[in-house]
Amino acid sequence: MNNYAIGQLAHAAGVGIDTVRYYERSGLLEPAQRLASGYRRYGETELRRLLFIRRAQRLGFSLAEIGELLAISGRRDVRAVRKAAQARLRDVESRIVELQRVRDALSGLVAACPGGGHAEDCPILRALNEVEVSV
Amino acid sequence: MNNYAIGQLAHAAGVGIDTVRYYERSGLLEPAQRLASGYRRYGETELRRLLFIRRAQRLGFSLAEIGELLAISGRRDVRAVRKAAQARLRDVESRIVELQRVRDALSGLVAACPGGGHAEDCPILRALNEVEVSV
DNA sequence: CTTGACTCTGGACCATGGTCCAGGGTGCAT
DNA sequence: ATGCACCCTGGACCATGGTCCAGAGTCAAG
Repeated sequence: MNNYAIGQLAHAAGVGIDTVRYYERSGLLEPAQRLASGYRRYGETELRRLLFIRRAQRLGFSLAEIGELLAISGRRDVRAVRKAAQARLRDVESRIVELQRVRDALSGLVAACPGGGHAEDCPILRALNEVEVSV
Repeated sequence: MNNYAIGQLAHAAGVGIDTVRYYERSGLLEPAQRLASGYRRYGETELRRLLFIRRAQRLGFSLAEIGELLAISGRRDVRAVRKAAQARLRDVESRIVELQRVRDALSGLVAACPGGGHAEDCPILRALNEVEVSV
């Protein structure tokens, strides 16, 4: 049942051993068991939880948020989970909009830049020095 | 010409005094002048530069990246500026794509979530617990 | 029963981007 | 000329998310 030593668990999830211990310190992942020697033993449940943590991180959740998510999901509170996901979604969407503005500003500048000649003719330099670079 | 004491500059840009000094330590923003007393004095140029730093930061550039941009633009090397802007552009574009993937994953989950009922019916919880959430 | 790989703990260290503090010195208005 | 707000420096401290280390103990194969 508890098949994994910490190194095996870490390997299976593609993280470092210290990262696993760090998550434990952070209250996110307890070993299923401890041997008399103090060695940690983990099972499939813990592996799934670890993978969950990594996935949620890739979605942009902080470890603190992930802790909350895990607590919520432990309570099996579907509404709270949905609300958390919606908040994340709003966040991601506004970051996308911001970055799109940057991209448009940058690509406009690059397109207009002659790529040589006088600094005065370079719209990128001008944009950096005038306040108007609207991003 | 050099109208701003550090507190006034900070206020004008909406940042803390310590932040201004931190940028100076980081090599991003030198005062235009120092009084005999050691007091920093800034002018419009520095205010513009500070505002630029903040804008670039909001766009997701690190202070190190901002420093590079400023250095390049200070050399008035049009080609290098253009190259840097192109690199930033590629960077921004790939960040957008990444975030769009995250957004799609999240919005799919939120849309499919009933918002109540059993945890087993909540796709968000399922996605986080099964391996399939592809981001 | 030895050897080599693994694991334990506690704590230090890293980068990033600040934020705060002590113990002074300064600038300016009254 | 005095009071008060402001500024100086150097260094400590914060959160985040790890990463590494020493010195000791353990596990398992041969």
